[in-house]
Amino acid sequence: MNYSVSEENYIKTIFHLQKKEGTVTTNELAGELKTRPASVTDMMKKLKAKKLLHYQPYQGFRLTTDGSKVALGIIRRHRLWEYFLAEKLKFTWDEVHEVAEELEHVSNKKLIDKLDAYLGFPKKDPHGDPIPDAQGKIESGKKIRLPEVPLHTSCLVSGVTNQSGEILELLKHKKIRIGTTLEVRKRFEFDQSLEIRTGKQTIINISRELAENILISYES
Amino acid sequence: MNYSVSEENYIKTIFHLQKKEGTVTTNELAGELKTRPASVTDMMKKLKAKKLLHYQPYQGFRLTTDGSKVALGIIRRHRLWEYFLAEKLKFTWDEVHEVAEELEHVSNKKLIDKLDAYLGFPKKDPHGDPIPDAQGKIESGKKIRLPEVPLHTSCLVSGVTNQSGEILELLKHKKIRIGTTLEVRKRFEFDQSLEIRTGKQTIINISRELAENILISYES
DNA sequence: AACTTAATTTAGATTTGTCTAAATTATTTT
DNA sequence: AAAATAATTTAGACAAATCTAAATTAAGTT
Ligand SMILES: [Mn+2]
Ligand SMILES: [Mn+2]
Ligand SMILES: [Mn+2]
Ligand SMILES: [Mn+2]
Repeated sequence: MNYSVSEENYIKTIFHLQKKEGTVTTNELAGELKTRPASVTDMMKKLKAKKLLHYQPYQGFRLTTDGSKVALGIIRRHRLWEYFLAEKLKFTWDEVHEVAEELEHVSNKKLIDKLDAYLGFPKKDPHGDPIPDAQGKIESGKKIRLPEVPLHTSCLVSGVTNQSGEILELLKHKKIRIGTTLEVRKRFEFDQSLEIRTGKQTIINISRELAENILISYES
Repeated sequence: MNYSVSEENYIKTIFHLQKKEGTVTTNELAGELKTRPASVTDMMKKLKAKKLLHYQPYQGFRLTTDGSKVALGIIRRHRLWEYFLAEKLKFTWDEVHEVAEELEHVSNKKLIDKLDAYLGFPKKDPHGDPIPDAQGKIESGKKIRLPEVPLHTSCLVSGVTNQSGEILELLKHKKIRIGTTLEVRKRFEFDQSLEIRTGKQTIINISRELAENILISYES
């Protein structure tokens, strides 16, 4: 019922990785967590023994229903703390993740539920990712990536898929953040770069690499 | 420069224990931390190697100047979180300690200094204990215990020496908290119990055991 | 001062999480 | 399908933090 910091970091990372591919591999996870494949295999045996993981040697792995529930609890804590840090302590967008990475492991249910209430039950973290509620329910999302957005259609930045310091720095420089309204004006076939309008009349260029990491919703 | 949760719990506990006695013994520390004396000895060697502790076998131990600095950092984090939990999240007096016991180990300087600012640089935690500032400076206190207070003199409850659930429950029942104004009306020689006035005209009795754990200042 | 008891330390073991190097299995290329 | 390469697992080791049981040192008592 209570998991170590290590176990929690593995569980949460598997949850995120399996979203994209359905199943997660040893090397993928080792890369993400900056450990060695052998360490991953060791931990996978442990998580399987605790019935949090489906795993047969050489077959990759994914979380069981129980494992996903645990993951959603960790993600709820992480994102609530991120919201707190940004909203109340005035951390910037790109600083919150690192701190939340530690705070997420303080797992006192009453603490988290009271924090949630204090923050006014926020629906999204500062990166635009949905915050699971106390029951572990999470908003579906149905976001698309910027390259898929049709031309000349106003749309809303609702997240980024990659949250490295590098991309956040670039977005900050281009003044793009969650909630920014965009319109794609031109798509260049040569390099798949985009010309977009932000705000009233600012015209900027965005590389294919960057565009693929910007998530869009039409909610407004 | 960075210490494990275990090391931090040892360091903090030594700091509190050495305040009373000057020097701390193996069994004392084992009792307080709910570990075995052998484990204490192991850790003392480690802390000595890190120059946080004065320690010669069989001679007891106390923190070095460096060790005390580390302790004050932990205590600062602990008490700021206690203040946050009580003030912002509406935890009660007796619930905050347990949660702060975990939060104190998230040691990100920027987080703590921003939290401090957000809370308005509080001087005291919800138990009346002083909060060290960012430089590790802590208020001297110069508190006395209730039995030493002269008769018929209005004074102020500023803390408790024992913070067990039991004493907090008792104080809550007697409606005594930090900031309560008291006056000792009678002292009974037979059992050293006290008759005191709280607030305008409430007269209650307090046992010797309880009185010895109530700290008083005259600041108001 | 010798004996007894209490406190402390040491020796050796265990659990958790990690690693390197070697062995095994799966996948891709020829 | 064999050979080469890549991915994964196993074997064995290590550091951190803990424990039990035994040995040692200190303190208290006759
Ligand atoms: Mn994050
Ligand atoms: Mn984490
Ligand atoms: Mn603690
Ligand atoms: Mn306190």
